[in-house]
Amino acid sequence: MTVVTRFPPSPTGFMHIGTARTGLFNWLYARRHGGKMLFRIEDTDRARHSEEAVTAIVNGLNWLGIDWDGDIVSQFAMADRHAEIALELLKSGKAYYCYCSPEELEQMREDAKKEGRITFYDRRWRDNPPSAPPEGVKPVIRIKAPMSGERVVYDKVQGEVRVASEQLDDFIILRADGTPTYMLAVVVDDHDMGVTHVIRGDDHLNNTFRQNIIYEAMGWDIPTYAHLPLILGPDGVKLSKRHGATSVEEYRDMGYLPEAMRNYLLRLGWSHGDDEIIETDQALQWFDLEGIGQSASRFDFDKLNYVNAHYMKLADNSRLVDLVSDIYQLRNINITPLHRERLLVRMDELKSRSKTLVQLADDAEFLVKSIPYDFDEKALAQLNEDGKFIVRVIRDNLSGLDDFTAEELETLCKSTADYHRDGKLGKVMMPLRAALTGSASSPSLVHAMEALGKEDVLLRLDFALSHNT
RNA sequence: GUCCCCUUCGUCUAGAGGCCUAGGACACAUCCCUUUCACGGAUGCGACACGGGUUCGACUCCCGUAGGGGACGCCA
Repeated sequence: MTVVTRFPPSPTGFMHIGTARTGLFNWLYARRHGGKMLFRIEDTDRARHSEEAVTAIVNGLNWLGIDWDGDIVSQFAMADRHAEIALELLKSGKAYYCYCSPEELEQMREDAKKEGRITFYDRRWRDNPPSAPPEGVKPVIRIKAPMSGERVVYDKVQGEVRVASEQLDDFIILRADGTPTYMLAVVVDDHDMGVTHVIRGDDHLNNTFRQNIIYEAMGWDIPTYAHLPLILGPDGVKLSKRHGATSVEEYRDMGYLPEAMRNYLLRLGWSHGDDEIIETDQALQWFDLEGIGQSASRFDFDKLNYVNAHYMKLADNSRLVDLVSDIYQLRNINITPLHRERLLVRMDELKSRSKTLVQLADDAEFLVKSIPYDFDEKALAQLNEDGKFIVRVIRDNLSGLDDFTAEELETLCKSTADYHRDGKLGKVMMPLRAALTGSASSPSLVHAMEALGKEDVLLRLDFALSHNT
């Protein structure tokens, strides 16, 4: 039997990081077994449907490098088929019309709460209707849930999960307006689409009992289930907006690489021994349901940063130049071919120093900014009288350099330090760094100077020397 | 409130009764490297929620307690 998984997001306008992880797991599982992953939009509630929302999810998936098989299926488009099944269940006596008013239901709900029951519908229209159907009331269709015994779900992650039938009521499968509820729609679609493995969030575990009632009523095969524990915020509560970032596009904008995101998300809730760095190719060979943990995990930015730093070191330099250029574009810094060349030349060093693309952009910004630029407080402190003296000495000696190379520059700095500063190289480098970068920290200065070129270095030193500090 | 699930270092986790003096990774601390900030290297700190069983033996099995999470819609 070929494996068929599915990715069924609700069109909420963005892709939650938890949704992304679920998608990743479904994708890995399907690909690992040479199967398919289907993509279905859960828009039974058409009020929620919007094209922008679908686009946001597609973009998220594309960015993450996750693909799917076939077209994107709209659940709403299948409404007729869902109604047909509801009617079939009605005909076979496994479902029935219920004419309860919202007020009656509200009353039942209150009573149930008072008595501490999880279910509330009293099944008054199930077998012996209290009266003839009221005039002009459109009924809903409810399914007949078993009234005694125990229900059990076999879950690949949680094992056998049992619940007493009394905990399940006759839930609605078709609304009064003839549209299906989510509970009916998922089951019918999963069956029709040939889904063999349902890998989804833990929050659906309880629904599984209800869905299985429909499967059984229709005589359909129940899929294999795997319910993933949820992702919590760093403080242990459900990851939400107040934690800063919940959607994949936010992580992209914070400067994380998609391959790092995949690795991090994979390890959050799944393990393969002590392995931490697991590239996607490897994951495609290793991923299994057995490795999924049973408890909720917290999102940890430190670990994500570490993983991202790792993948940045592996990343192709010109790709990183592209990505970082996009960030500068957002900062209204115009990137010229000359800038790209400087970034590219220094990229080996740059990428080894940062944890995110945003950090890399900050770190390398001096390479692409133009005069006049600002000096931060620490830089200003370096450019005191003593500092400026050294900058001037270097500036005056620069013209005499045969080759404007890091080696030559370093030799010059060292001899300047020997002659003027007792051999203390830092006393030379710090003012020079402040003058050239406007800050007190930067990548290797002599290499940066070489990348900047003699002309630009001279201009910057003159600018710094003339700057009122 | 009721039901379901979960519980190993601060965090992510390894662990399928003796391999555990509980391993790895992130974070943290110290040291080394060093022109700054980083990177990197080394070392260190640090956990089986609690209480009962079962067993010759329990982190591993069972029960209870506590804590955390989730579900209880004509939402998905």
